[in-house]
Amino acid sequence: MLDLPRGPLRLAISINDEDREAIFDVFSRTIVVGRKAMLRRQGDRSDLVRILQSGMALRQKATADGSRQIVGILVPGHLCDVSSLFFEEPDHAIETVTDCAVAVARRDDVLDLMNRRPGVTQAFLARCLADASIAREWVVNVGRRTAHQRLAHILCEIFVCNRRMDFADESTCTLPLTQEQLADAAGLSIVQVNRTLQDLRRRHVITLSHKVLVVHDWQMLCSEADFSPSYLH
Amino acid sequence: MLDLPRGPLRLAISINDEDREAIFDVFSRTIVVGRKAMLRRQGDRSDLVRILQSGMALRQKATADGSRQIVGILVPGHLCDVSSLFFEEPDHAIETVTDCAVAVARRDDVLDLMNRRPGVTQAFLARCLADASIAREWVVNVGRRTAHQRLAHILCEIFVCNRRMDFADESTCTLPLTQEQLADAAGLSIVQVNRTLQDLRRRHVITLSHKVLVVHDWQMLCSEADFSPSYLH
DNA sequence: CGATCGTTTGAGTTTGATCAAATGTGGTGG
DNA sequence: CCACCACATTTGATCAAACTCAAACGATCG
Repeated sequence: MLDLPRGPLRLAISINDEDREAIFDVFSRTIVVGRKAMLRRQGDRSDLVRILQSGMALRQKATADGSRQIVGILVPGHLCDVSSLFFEEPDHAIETVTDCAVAVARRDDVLDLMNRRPGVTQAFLARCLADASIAREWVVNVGRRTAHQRLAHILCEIFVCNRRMDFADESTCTLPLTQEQLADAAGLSIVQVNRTLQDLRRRHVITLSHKVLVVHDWQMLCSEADFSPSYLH
Repeated sequence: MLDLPRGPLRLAISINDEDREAIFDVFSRTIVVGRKAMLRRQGDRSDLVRILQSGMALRQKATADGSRQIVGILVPGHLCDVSSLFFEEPDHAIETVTDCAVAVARRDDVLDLMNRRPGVTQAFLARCLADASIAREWVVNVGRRTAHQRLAHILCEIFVCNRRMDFADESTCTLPLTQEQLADAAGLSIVQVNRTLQDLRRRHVITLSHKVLVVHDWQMLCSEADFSPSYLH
């Protein structure tokens, strides 16, 4: 981990300028974490609150039999640890996919900030509601959709998130996940993911190689996925 | 729907007495809704915020092919519509299972309350974080667990929720869900649910009939389910 | 006493997981 | 540049789990 000079803070919530400045002041330190690093372990107590500034990270939970389920994708601007404000033990782990820059604050400083500025608390609440909404859509995805739909849906979500952060042009974005990670996000086996992706490529809906996703037919991908972006808020 | 005389408000969040009183004042009206009624439709705009007071309700989402996935269970004290404070269209529907009493407030009154009392906003945030945590556990449940584990896990969650509301004695609680609803919660077919329940009964782990769940072997049920209640917060 | 809703059962099919092995890909150091 | 290694992707074969369909049974209620 390295300290970074501070740039403009990325923040995936809508908020007025004063509150934004106040958040900037509290999240004054930015650190850099390498790829495939555990940003947070399941059950590890910590009094830090963090905001992802660059790179990609995954929320994940382990099961008793040793497998894991990815329960969310973090892109720049997302809050990592609001739950540590109220709960002792985080219910899930966060693992970086790529190198990540992370803005950090102490819990007590954030609580103090929230008491001074109700707008900040409301913004956190709005972001948390969006996260809950996304998690519920993920339940639908793994619970009631076919392998094709699940993967297409995950690709749609990642693509839209990248678009919103200006990390994607008309039809291309980076997708740094391995097929194993896609499998753990979709509740499928690696083999299934591999075959499904091949099928999507064969039908010229997407291409995906070397961590680059190209969407050739966005309409097709969306309808295949049963995707509508409103749940992302 | 009928109006009810107001009793003590049920609230599944920890909060100081003053804030609690303030919430009581805003959620002054209580209505009664019949069973199998749509408390809220997916996409239906509304400026109401509601708190379930008695009965059981389900958060659910419909898929393109007409099936549905239940994404959460509401028990007395749970907030139904915090998201309507910030987002126009609810991302999921809420359907009652039994007759329900619901405390109701207008959105603007709640926003006003939150501006007057930061503690209320924080309590809502804490509750929302718990909801998100539960939703993520549900992703794991449908994504990475077997039919047996999924059902056992859902039974565990409902039982613990009932225990916390004092609606369960040592080993018994009401479980008003049909097998079809259990199937839609577990991401399984009705037939699968039926056979799995039979197996749980045959092995004397539980009995479940006439909407009454008896847990004969809580340890067994928990270990079978890979259940640990910390995610409920 | 039908009618409705929920549960149970059986048979056949599909889906997805597992295992094992081959192939491709990118970096590293000699 | 090449050899090598670690990692990721691809492929085939086999098997278990879960789904679908169809039908019958049972409870509950007006």
